[in-house]
Order: sequence, then C-alpha cells, then structure tokens
Amino acid sequence: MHNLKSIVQRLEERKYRITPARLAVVTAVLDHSGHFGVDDVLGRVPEVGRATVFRTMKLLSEMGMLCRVLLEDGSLRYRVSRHQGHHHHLVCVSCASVQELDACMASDMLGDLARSTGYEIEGHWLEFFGRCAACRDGAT
Amino acid sequence: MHNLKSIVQRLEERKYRITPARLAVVTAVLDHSGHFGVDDVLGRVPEVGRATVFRTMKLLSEMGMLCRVLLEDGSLRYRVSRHQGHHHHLVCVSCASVQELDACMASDMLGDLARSTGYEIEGHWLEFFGRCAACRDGAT
DNA sequence: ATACGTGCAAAAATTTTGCAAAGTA
DNA sequence: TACTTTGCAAAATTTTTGCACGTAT
Repeated sequence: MHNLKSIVQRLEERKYRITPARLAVVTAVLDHSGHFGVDDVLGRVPEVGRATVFRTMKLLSEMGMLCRVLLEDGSLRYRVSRHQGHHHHLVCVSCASVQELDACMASDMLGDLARSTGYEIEGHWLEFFGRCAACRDGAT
Repeated sequence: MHNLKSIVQRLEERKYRITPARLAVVTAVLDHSGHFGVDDVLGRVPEVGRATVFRTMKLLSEMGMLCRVLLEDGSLRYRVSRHQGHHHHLVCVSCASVQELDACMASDMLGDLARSTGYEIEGHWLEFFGRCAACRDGAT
C-alpha cells in the first residue's frame, strides 16, 4: 500500500521534483480512506492552483499511484492504489470505503466469451457496490 | 429490440406527447448501431434545441429505452436497449458496435464475495472491451 | 384555461491551455 | 543557462436553468 514515503520515492525515481505543491496534493489524497474526486482534492489544498492539482492528479494516475474507481452512476473517482496490478473494487455506497479485490473474477469467462462472440477480448471493467458490514450494522 | 414504433408506443402509454422534437431525437438515436453520446445526438438534430435534446435523452434513459454503456476510459455513453432487464455489454473498441450479453456472469460470485468481505452487495458494473470479428479480420 | 413542451440565452460546473514568473540542476 | 514547475486568468467544454412563447387537452 502506498504511503507518503513510497510515493515520494517513486516520484524521485522518475526524476520528478518533490515540490510543496506536489507534497500538498499527495498528502491530501492520502488523507482519504475511500474514493475521492478532483474536486475533493481541490477543496483540501486551497494554496495550490487548480491547474496544478489537475496536473498532479494526472501524473499520479499515470504513474499508477492512483487507481480509478467507478461508481454506480458512471462517475469516475480515484483512490490510492494498494495493489500494483489488475484488480477490481467493492465500494460501499454508504461510507465510500473501498475494498480492493485481488482476484480477477472476470478472467475465467474470457475464453467462453471470445468463443461465443467472435470478439478478441482486450479488457473489462468489473466493480461491485454494496454496504459494508459497519454501515449495515451501524447507524449510517 | 426497440424501434421507432415501440418507443413511440411506450411514450404514449406514459402520457408523453409525441412531438416533432422528440421524434427527431428518437430517430437520431435509432440511427446509431453502436453506442453514442449526447453530443452525437446534438449533432444530428440541429433543429432541436440543446436543452431539449438533453431532456429527451434523460427521459428515454429513465424510461429504460436507452441503456448506459461504459467505455474503457470511464466515459459513459448510450445505446438503444435491446433487452429490458439487467445485462452487460461487449464493446468493440474499433467500430463501436455493441453486443448485449444476457447472462450475468457476475451473479455467480456475489455469494462468495458477500461472505468473504462482509458486504451486502447491491449492484455491479461489468463491461467488456475488444475487437469484433469483422474488425479483427478486416482493414479497420 | 390549464398542462405540457420548446427554443433561446444565460448561468453553472468542470477541465484545459497559454504564459510569464519563479525555482532548480 | 536550460529545463521544470507554478499560479493565474482566459478559454473551452459540457450540462443545467429560467423564462417567455407556443401547442395540445
């Protein structure tokens, strides 16, 4: 799982400077336990210009430090990656917390699907939604 | 599969008037064999106001006559529904054609997933991407 | 008359771009 | 010096809203 140290390290490895603006953005994204959007980050770093927030988020995404989380309404949000490779999410619709699912349950069906449709399958989205145990039991 | 007649019928059933603007939008969406966005429809019906296109697309979506198709980049597009119920899509990244998949391959895993995570699972997205047989063989 | 539906224009929301200034190697 | 990074403001996109004017019931 990424933390401030590991993210800084990876930025340095790729020759990106560790600037105050970048540190602020990274700190802000790490502050979210669940998923978040650019607007959430914008709100937390008023001292950093909008454009810089967009650029930094894009940079972090491209470097694989943020992964995309899809919501039920089709909106795309982000979260700090825990696993490096291909994985899926289970998102709590109540508290926005996210479980990362290591096993790809879609890979099993790719063969059948390719055979029955004639498609050469290159990728997929698989995201689940529900209520986590805490939200189901608790007041939320 | 929906056609002009069946869509008009459903609109009438729900007491929506069949106006020239609505007919134009419906005709435009039926004209697409694959997926499309609001902008595609806007371009095809210059005689209809933007707001009306948005309102009509929203109406058709809410009535279940259009279904949402998710692309790899997370953008959301539409297509005329063929099946009424829950289903998934296999989208050709080359020609934008769409196969509807009746069987929900995700339902099998819901039990295990609920058990292992403690979540009460309420929904999911499952969309596949690839190249259709024609695009793979042909020049496209 | 009363409801509904429309187009237009303005407003709002969101993201990108150009650029000059500042910082770093 | 040469290159990177920043903030600001303007521009571009995309979608929503308000409203006066028609039109159907």
